[in-house]
Amino acid sequence: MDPNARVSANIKLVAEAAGVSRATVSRVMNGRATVAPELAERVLTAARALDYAPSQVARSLALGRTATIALIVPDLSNPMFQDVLRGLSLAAGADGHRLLIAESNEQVEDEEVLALEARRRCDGVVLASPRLPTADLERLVPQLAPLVLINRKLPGVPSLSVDYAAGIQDLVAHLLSLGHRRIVYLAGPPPSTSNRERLDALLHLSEQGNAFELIQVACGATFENGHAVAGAVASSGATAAVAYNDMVAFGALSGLHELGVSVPGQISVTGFDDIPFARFTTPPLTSAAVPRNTLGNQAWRLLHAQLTGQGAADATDFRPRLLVRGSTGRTNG
Amino acid sequence: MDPNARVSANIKLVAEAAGVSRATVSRVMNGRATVAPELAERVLTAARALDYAPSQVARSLALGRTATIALIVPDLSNPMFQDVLRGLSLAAGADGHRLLIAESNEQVEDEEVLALEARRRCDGVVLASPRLPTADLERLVPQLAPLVLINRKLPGVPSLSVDYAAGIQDLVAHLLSLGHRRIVYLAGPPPSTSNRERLDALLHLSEQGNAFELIQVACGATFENGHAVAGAVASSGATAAVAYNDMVAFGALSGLHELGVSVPGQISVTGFDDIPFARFTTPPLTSAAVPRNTLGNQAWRLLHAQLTGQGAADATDFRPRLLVRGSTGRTNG
DNA sequence: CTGAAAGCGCTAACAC
DNA sequence: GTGTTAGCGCTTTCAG
Repeated sequence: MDPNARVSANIKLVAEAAGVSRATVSRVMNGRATVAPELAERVLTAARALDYAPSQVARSLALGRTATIALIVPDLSNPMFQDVLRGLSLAAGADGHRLLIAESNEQVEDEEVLALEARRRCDGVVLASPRLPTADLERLVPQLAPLVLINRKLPGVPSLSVDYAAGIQDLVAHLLSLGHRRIVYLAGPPPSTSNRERLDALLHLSEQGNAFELIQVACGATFENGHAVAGAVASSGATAAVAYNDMVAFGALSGLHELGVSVPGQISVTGFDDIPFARFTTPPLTSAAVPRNTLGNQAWRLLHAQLTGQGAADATDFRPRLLVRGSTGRTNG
Repeated sequence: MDPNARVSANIKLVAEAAGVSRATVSRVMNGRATVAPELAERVLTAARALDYAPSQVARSLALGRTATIALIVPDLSNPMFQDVLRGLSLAAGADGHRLLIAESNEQVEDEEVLALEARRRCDGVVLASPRLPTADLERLVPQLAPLVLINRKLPGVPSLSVDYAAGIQDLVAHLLSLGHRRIVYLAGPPPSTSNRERLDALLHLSEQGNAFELIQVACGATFENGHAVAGAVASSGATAAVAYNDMVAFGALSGLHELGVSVPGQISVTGFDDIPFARFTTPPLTSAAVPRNTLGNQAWRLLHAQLTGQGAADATDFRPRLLVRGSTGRTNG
């Protein structure tokens, strides 16, 4: 009993068993029609008997392609990336491609290595919300290509982005239509680009139109962060709160509830992202829905196009969809 | 401008540029100390100049291992699998292994092909809650090994399972201690094994101890399902409801709230799974926490052991942890 | 229609 | 220490 007995049969073994050449086995296994039925039958029988299945690694080396792509995300516990992953997985899978996944766990310094490492074992990469500085990212492009970016734009690289500014604009327009003129922003993590974009949009809107006064409260990205600033929100004098994201909004909702502040009676609250739970809170949360599955799906389209030699390096923006629910109402202020 | 210009340099090119043999380049790239500093320097310089990085595919073929493992799940949108994925990804990543992921999208007939396909490009497989019939699964074991099963047991295969019965037992014990003697079960999807296990545990407990009366209400697995049966729950005469899972419990909570039934004042409600939101509902949900990250983490330990030749085919059961929160209280009935 | 042989890029004995 | 050489398992011209 040799412990090193073949893990699995290889093409040579099958060829010998079937009394044909390896080339013929290869042809049969790949469904080439140019093999005599009798031979094909013999090969298939031998393959079955030996539990033979071609090594995809050897195949990849010979063909120069792996039929595998990689997705690099900062954080797998973030619903945004979970849905991108799912959309990408389904779309690529439907086209016969496998998916390699790497999580940087928000460690910027690991992102580059992970991406390069992954790229070397597959045919292309999708980089979701990379935290890498632009200079580093640009330097990496040639080594990562074919590449698709999500929530990041770079000249010459196909990308898919969420137009956060447009989402904020819709939320603010909604609040203004309800009579709100004093709005407090529960800010996300300062280093985050998406916080930057939301804040810039708010600043722009308030300065430009002079239609409302903007108050900022440093907050964060979690339920706890939102919960912690409920007091500040209540005493801010604002009649509406725009939260960095849904989680923060939930925390605020919960905190306000505990303080006896009624939503939307005394203050309206909006989230951002429309995570699965937004529909189920009391009151249900008004939010801006990011088309997460679509992002994954389209990322595959863009990557697939490059893999088949139809590169089109355009940048697409997805406008979030405003979802008005029970957490916003007319101000009585 | 040859469009087929080398995608990236290979070892031969670097060897020539550095004026050494390919073996030396290989040694340097793998950090073997047995190379003269001067040569190593030349190699590294050449590699840098050519943007050289070893092909992992060729390396895998030569070494006979890929440093990659695969995870097969039925549904990536299920929090259970998301967390298993995350735990596995982090643990395997920390040990320098990549993760290939495949989703069967609940199509039993695809599971086998996906698993086999994945296995051929990596060193081992984790199969999470496979829906495959046992006979098929047993047949596949030799071809998938090294293999780890999650929520499924098979002789000779290392596996990790959640002891749902124990979780139910803890929840019931908790309710009994609060004085509840009439409990309604909001049943999950009938074909689901995990519903079967929970129901069996409940039946066993109620028949065995005679400590409480069990009422069954057909429900489902979603928020909407739970919401829809709130009326039936309220009129059942039960003082406590055990929901199939947290989502159903949330729906019930919401429906009861709308009906003006106070929780836990008039009726106590328990969930199962402790999904991230369970802490954040009003009232927070009493539930049984499934150690999802641990499952992923331990799956890697088990797989890693096999990869390094220390196979131990034991089956571990994880007892869910009872989390008492605000949705359960002493009965006034 | 089938087989022989070269090669994908890398590693690992084995000599020098 | 370093180079030579023979694979790893598969695909693919190119003859026949």
